[in-house]
Amino acid sequence: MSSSRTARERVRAELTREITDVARRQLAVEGATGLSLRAVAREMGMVSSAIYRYFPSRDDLLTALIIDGYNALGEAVERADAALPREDHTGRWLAVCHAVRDWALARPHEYALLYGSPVPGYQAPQDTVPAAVRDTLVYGRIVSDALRAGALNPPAPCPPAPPSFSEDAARIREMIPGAPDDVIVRAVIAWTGLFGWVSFELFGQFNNAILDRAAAFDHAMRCHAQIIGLPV
Amino acid sequence: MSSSRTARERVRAELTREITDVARRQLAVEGATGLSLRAVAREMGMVSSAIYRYFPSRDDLLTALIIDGYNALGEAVERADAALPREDHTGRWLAVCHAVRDWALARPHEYALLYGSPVPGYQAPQDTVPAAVRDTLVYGRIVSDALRAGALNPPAPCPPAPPSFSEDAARIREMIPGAPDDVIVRAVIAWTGLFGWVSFELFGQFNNAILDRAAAFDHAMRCHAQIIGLPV
DNA sequence: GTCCGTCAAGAGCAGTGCTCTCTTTTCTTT
DNA sequence: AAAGAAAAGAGAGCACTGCTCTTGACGGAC
Repeated sequence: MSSSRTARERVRAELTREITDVARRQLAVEGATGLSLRAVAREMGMVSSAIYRYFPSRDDLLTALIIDGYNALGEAVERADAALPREDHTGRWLAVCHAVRDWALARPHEYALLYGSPVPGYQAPQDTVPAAVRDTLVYGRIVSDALRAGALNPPAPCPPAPPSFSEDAARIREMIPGAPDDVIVRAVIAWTGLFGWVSFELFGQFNNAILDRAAAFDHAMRCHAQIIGLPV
Repeated sequence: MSSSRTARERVRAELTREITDVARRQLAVEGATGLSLRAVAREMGMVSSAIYRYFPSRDDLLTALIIDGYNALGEAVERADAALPREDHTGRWLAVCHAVRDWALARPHEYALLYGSPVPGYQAPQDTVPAAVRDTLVYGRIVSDALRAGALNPPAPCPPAPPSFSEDAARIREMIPGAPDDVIVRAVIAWTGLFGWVSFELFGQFNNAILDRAAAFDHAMRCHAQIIGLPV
């Protein structure tokens, strides 16, 4: 019967989840390079080689943690976005910004795993892509909604985009249908600006320079909203 | 005599430099976590314990590499800036942007060491600070020059900054004397935008999205110039 | 009841950062 | 120039890592 097979598979799934949980806790303390399969096994009362029944290599465990991380961040962003009325585009943008920052501050090592330097010798498999774009999709929807509602009034037009940009713009336009090049590039600038800011803050680049990080962040993201063309 | 002491100190300095050189080459290939003291020693025909006469720990070697990296990047930025007439503020900004990106693309692992996730368990000592701000000082001079020349015309005023921002703004104003809060926050936004963009590109966040990276980067940095208020 | 696939356990390999001791080299002082 | 002090190299060793291989036990399928 399949229920018996399911019995085994169930305990397997349970153990797999427990391994990632323990690994995530270790990740939070030691960071990615400090994540040790043997330590995970030790904490679970297993012998180290048993872990390899569940994850063929350390990199595979990392991949699982990365996918989980992207999903957790994406979910936080989705929740923050959904908590506001759809027509409050500026509020949604700011909520997304703070969701990203709060999530990153609460789990700096996990954020570093997603948006910091890639682990050398490791390259993310294609499975991570769907999870990785969840937050970006939310962002695209906000800009898209604002554009459709006519709420997008950039202060001054960008300099003209080079012709070679049109292909990339078309790819991004799938998320923001009907957006002119000007809106597209502003959207990308704000998005990279958000993560650039969070990374600077988390990775210590603001040390000795910006101390009231929360205030500066909020202000900067409001400015970004204005740059996109959202009402402020 | 002091020349004899210098003889020993000279060979010591030479060896120290050779160690960092070999380490930098390894860093370029394997990345920070793959940097191995034993491998460095092997390549130099030394025994591993001898390295510890020059660097008390792996972290100290990393610190030396970080300082060297900041200096190399700072020098590249300074050169790019100095190659243009002082009153060409927009050109200088674009030159700095491209210098940063070119430097990062040529040495991705070194860039990751400076601006990526910090090595866990390692915290940069205060010695790195002077080297770390060389590029920022160049940038501050450009904005400062533009401001003094009256060439800074932001398209629309930012939303008002919160009162708690004034302290941080004052700290940054030391680099850009006389700048109003509005200019300060725009300057920080552009700076984080530059590094956020380069990090996104280098760390794989633009995969499947932006393919003609050079064109998109140049365009985005021109937009940033306009956002700062520089003529485009 | 046998049989086969799954799993835990343990030993072992090659590698790591780092510390200790011992010897050799180099510089300084008498 | 000889003796003493300081610095540098060599090598063994500790505790740790990821990963592989073999061995033995358990459990569901025919």
